[in-house]
Amino acid sequence: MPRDSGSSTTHHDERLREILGHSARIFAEKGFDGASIREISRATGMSLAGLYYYFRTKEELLCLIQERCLATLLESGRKIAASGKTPREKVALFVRNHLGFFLHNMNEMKVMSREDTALTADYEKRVLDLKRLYLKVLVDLVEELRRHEQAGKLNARVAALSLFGMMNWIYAWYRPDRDPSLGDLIEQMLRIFFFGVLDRGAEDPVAEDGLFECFPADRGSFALWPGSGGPVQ
Amino acid sequence: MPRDSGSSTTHHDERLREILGHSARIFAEKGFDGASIREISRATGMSLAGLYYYFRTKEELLCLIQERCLATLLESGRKIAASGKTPREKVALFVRNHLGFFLHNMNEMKVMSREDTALTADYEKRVLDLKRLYLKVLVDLVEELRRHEQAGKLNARVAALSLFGMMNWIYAWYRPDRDPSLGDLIEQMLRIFFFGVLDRGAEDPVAEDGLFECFPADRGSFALWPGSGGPVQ
DNA sequence: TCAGGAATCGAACGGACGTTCCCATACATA
DNA sequence: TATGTATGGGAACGTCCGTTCGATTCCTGA
Repeated sequence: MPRDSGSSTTHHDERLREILGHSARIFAEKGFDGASIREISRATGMSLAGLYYYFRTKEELLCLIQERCLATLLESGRKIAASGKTPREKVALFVRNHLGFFLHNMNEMKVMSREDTALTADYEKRVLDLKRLYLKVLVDLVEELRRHEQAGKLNARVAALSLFGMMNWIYAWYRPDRDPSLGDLIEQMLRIFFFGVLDRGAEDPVAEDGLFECFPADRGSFALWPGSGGPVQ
Repeated sequence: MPRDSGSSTTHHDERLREILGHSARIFAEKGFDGASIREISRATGMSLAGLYYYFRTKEELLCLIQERCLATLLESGRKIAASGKTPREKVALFVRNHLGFFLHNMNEMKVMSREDTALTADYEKRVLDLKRLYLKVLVDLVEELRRHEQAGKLNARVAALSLFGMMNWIYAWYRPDRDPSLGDLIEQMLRIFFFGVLDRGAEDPVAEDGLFECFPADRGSFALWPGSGGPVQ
């Protein structure tokens, strides 16, 4: 059994991170049930039994991937909610943060979007609780926005989930060589969410100085905005 | 081998439809790879070998489910595009049609949204071609809308795919007992897409007389609008 | 130098899977 | 009533799966 003491933990954590990275890629490619531990074994260069030193079951492996993403997102989301900005700025920051993380951790987020019923019992509850908390952050922000801007009879839950839908669907279609850059994509989605496609004005969703850095992400840190990030793999 | 002649075809088609319905439900619950032919056998009350009279492989089964949905959606989408309405009305009708079909065929659409990489080779191509055609209908409608309403620097592809994201994400969160009715949900998404959440006006997305009936859907026909449809299973 | 935990491996187990072989029945038509 | 096709089933085949067992190697600290 692994212990958490001193420098050995560093090696252990680093190895686990490697395993989670390969696993996320394979889960994203073939789906959780379609992927096999043997493929992960091949990708990581470790034996089957060697892998099981780092997790108890395949399900826990999936749970770890999702938990790490959600913990990062939840923490940065809460930072944004607690910042002193205007509601509109906060929603914009939330979107930029979520999409930036999504596009830089496409495999993990694809897995999280698709494998929402693969977990059971305890693992399911752990992930579901985080998802609910993360959703609540955005719902509260939208509700705050509604009150602050006297937006009409808006259902904050529907609006928040529509926004998540827009963002979380990206994995199914985004191709860096054909579609707008990360930065442009984010701004276009923000514009649709705030003003709709029929907006004719030139008003910017939020002032440019609303940049925010709430990473490191799961795979190394990066400044989300501006700069449109590094190459999306 | 099955032949297509006379009244025996009716029985054959009806049986196949039953099998596809049960399969879609099981695929939606457990995912394509997580579901087994034996479960479908149990659900339909047929033997393993008996099932294989109706399809060649499990993959073909998934392909049939997706093809049938997409054929229905594509046909109704093209009818809408060819109608003499205004661009705004046509987009609204497209959304109502897609969402109405989605919510009345939740299992099939959930399968279509999630299992986008489960098919290979020929099956993949057949479904992908239909998907591309269906997407093109909406992209063209949005482009038409952009020109007609002088909407700003809108990327029609990004807008159309954002809209699809909103709609296709519903399966992950919609609960009839907690969320708005089908009709309200459709109108709220339409409002967000057209005017954004910051819209303060009371303008309706389109006139109410823009109703359109483009079903029957896969499981019996229904009038999509108005009436908010039957109970969502 | 060496004890002991950390990390890893080869090999196997039991089970579930998609698929097929071969045979039985139902039924329409001649 | 005979006959061929449509429709269905029992039982098995070969394969791959998640997981585990027992043993080995690596590495740190005293």
